Amino acid sequence: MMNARRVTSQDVADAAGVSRTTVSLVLNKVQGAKIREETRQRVIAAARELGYVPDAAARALVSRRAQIIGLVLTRRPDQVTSDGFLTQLLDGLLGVIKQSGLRLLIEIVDPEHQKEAYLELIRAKHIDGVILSGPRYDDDALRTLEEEAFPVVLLGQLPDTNHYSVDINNRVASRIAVEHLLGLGHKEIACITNADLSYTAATERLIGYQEALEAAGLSLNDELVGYGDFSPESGYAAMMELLGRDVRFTAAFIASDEVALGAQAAIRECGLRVPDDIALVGFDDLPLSRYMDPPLTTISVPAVQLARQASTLLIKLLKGEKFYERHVVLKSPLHVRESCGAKLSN
Amino acid sequence: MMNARRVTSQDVADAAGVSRTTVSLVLNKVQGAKIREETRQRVIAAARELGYVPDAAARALVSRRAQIIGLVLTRRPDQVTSDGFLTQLLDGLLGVIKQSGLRLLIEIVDPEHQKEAYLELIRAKHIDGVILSGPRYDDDALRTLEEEAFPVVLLGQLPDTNHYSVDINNRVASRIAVEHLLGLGHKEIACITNADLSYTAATERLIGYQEALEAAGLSLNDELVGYGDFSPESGYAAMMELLGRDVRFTAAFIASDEVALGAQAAIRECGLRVPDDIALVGFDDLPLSRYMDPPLTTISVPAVQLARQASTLLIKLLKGEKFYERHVVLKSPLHVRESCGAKLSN
DNA sequence: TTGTATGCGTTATCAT
DNA sequence: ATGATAACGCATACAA
Repeated sequence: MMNARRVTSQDVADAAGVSRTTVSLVLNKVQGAKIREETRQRVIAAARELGYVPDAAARALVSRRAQIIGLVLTRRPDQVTSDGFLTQLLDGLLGVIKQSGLRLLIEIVDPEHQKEAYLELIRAKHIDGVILSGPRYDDDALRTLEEEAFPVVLLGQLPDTNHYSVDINNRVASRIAVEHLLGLGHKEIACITNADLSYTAATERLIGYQEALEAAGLSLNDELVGYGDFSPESGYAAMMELLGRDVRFTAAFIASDEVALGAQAAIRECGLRVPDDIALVGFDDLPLSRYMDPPLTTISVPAVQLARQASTLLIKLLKGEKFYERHVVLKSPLHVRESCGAKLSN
Repeated sequence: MMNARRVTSQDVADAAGVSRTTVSLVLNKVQGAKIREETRQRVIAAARELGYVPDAAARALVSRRAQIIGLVLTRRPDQVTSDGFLTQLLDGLLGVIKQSGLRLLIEIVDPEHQKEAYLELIRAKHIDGVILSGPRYDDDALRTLEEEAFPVVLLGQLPDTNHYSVDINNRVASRIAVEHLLGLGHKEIACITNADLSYTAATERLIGYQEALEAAGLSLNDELVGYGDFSPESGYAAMMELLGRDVRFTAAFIASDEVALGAQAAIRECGLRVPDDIALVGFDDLPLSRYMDPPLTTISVPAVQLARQASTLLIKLLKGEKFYERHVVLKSPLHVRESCGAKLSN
């Protein structure tokens, strides 16, 4: 059976013997409208009978609402390939967005070439609001959106803007992670970033590392810093490079569990052991981290919660509710497992 | 600066001193239309000047194309939390979809309660086509869509339908995985599924396991079968249960690397070693699998490629191109690493 | 309580 | 080569 012509509200109106207005009033449950119960039922029955579903485009055109939320990711597609943080965000986002009858559109923008490309998505009114994960310092589109007061919630933070944000305190969390290693007696602590430093979170985490060292009277040694890029591969490569350098370290703070996974393998392949030879602290507390060997001590980022709160906030914004708590900060405690071992004896 | 009224094609027309028709003709690069070069330039300049972006809803309404592709996932949000396969799909999908000027909408439908809910998305013309990952036997919506000839590409397969599909041969791949273990001398081989058996891939993989056993003159022992549910946790729990049962096994085929990650940890926590006490073969070859300890031998599923081909195919379908190769099957070779050890001596 | 008329911003069909 | 004008399907102010 081929699908006949689309069924429109006119068809429903005809079938129920009323006007399109009445159909609209009934189906949208408009408050003020007084419809006789009997008519209401007839309309509903006709709509169900005909399998009527309002046309999204027509509705969007007239209501000026697409009923779609955009999740903007500023990276290359290949950088999401092994992103265990993203799937957690999707869990949280999809749950609440669906609950509200909205939908989620994923937009990925290459920060190298077209980092402001998502503005077009907004200009075209394709989406009603944006959740942006992993803001970068060089994102001028975000500043533009602030001027226009377009509904945006950041998963992360961007200095010098006043966007709504839901995040953890990356800097403090990193300090705590590194202080844990310091507390165990480590003096030579390497660091591998979670991403390149144009991402605000990457910079903040690196600063936290530095602050912890300085607070302990140590200073940052560039030779002990490696750079990750979201993936285990990047962690593997960075750790291999660190191990190949002429510097000694007994511990490493790796600002992403995904990256830590690769780093740990590199350590293993060099014939060294975690935590005996090198103690490890990660960041994110991904589902997989508890299953690493040894289980990874890491900063526990409540990713699903962050996503839930961000989307809940955005939805309120879309409804016109004003919020005065612009920056929500969730707790991110250290989750101690076995990758750090015991206190050093010497 | 607050945003003024949206700029419409009328504004551009006025600014360029032409009609809306001309603006549309120029901006959409309509082939047949003969526009004087001078006029063309003036229109383009005006559009750029005013920052004109066509309204998505208006365009969708008249063109009957939303320019959006839907990715349908039939599971609960919490089942995507640690799905390393999904991120690979996103990599492939986002890359080619963006290339074509389309967008990706993610729809998740709880198979328990509303497994046909995504039909509404289609009826509302919210999306132009569907990519469905992980079809289930009980998905009646898919059968309906087939009757309507709505553009659908399956990442996976659904028997008794003729939907376009891009997939691997799950059954044969599983046989190969298990035959690898048999070839190493293992006789008692456990199995943990990747998901519950309503997912066609899960059933196929289990059948492959069974076929391999039977071909080797062994028979399936229900006591040796556990059930996973996408996550490492489920693999951990399933393996713990198997180890607690009164059955012996020297190897296990785990039909998902994500699940295998948890299973491997369970083995370790029971004081056993991989591969010495239990050899392991996984399925998927996720980016993380190479970094497990020991690196996991697994079936290499070209997830990014599957996604690329599926979306490329769907886009062709949307353009009206007909394809006669309805079922694309990609290779999924066994990737041997260290989780199986050497041939058993006894 | 229900119907009529109008507008949303585009594209497409005709004229000119 | 360009411009009027009519859909597209819905929601809503206003009439009845």
